[in-house]
Amino acid sequence: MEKIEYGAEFFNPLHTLDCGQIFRFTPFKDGFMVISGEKACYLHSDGKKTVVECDDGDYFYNFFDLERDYSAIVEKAKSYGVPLLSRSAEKCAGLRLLNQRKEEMIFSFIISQNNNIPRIKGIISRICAGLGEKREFMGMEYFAFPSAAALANAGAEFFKNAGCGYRDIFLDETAKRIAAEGIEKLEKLDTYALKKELMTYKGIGAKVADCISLFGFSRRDSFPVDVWIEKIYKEDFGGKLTDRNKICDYFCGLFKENSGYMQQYLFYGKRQNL
DNA sequence: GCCCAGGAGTGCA
DNA sequence: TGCACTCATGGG
Repeated sequence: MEKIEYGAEFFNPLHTLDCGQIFRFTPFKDGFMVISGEKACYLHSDGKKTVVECDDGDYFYNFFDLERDYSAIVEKAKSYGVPLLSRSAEKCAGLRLLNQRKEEMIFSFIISQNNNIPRIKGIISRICAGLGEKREFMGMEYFAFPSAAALANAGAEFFKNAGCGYRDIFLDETAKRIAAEGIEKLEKLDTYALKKELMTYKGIGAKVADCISLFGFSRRDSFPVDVWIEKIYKEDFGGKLTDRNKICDYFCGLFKENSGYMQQYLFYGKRQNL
């Protein structure tokens, strides 16, 4: 078992897990069990130090983005003079952007469309239990995220039964395509081209593509625009645009390479009523 | 019964 | 290109 310790000021488990970027975590002992792909870790904090316990320290060091200095990002957030953003960055300074698995993000965010977070978590959990390899960590059983091949062989009916609703065919088609083509060619694309290419998959539109780009491909110049961001745009930025694509362009132009971080502060802060 | 949820595909002008 | 309509499902 490996153990990583990090100052809690810029690594808060709850804020990092609860901000909508990840769907596979559960309360465990004094913290959380966090699952990514086929790997698991135990994440907990005493308010001074945050600790990651796992079998693959290198993986989770990168997963939790621990190489990056978040004090600079928090300061950047406060520099825009937007009250919501300043408050959120101040109170959620321990929110870190995760570097997650690409395929897992693709399927997870297809499920997320027109859906709510508790239900998304349930659906993903059932898909993993049905198709993922069974594993164990610290005495707890969990399931790996299924391979594209397993997802492709499951059939649309499986996704329907998992509670996906009308998204069943999107998942089935995307799984078959990824099982056949792989996703290697996506990795070479710049952020704009990546978004366009992701949108050629069934069930992936602009917002879902931006989430996959941000959380799965670590493209921090992405800024997903959903119903909450629309609300923030109107209420906290005094914006007049209604087209989501134009709202996205507005924020990307404002925040540039820090768009993704700012988006999470705004999204989480608004939802937490900060 | 209604409305909403980290929206996207389709058809038609 | 723009825009209305529709798409399962569960919770409030």
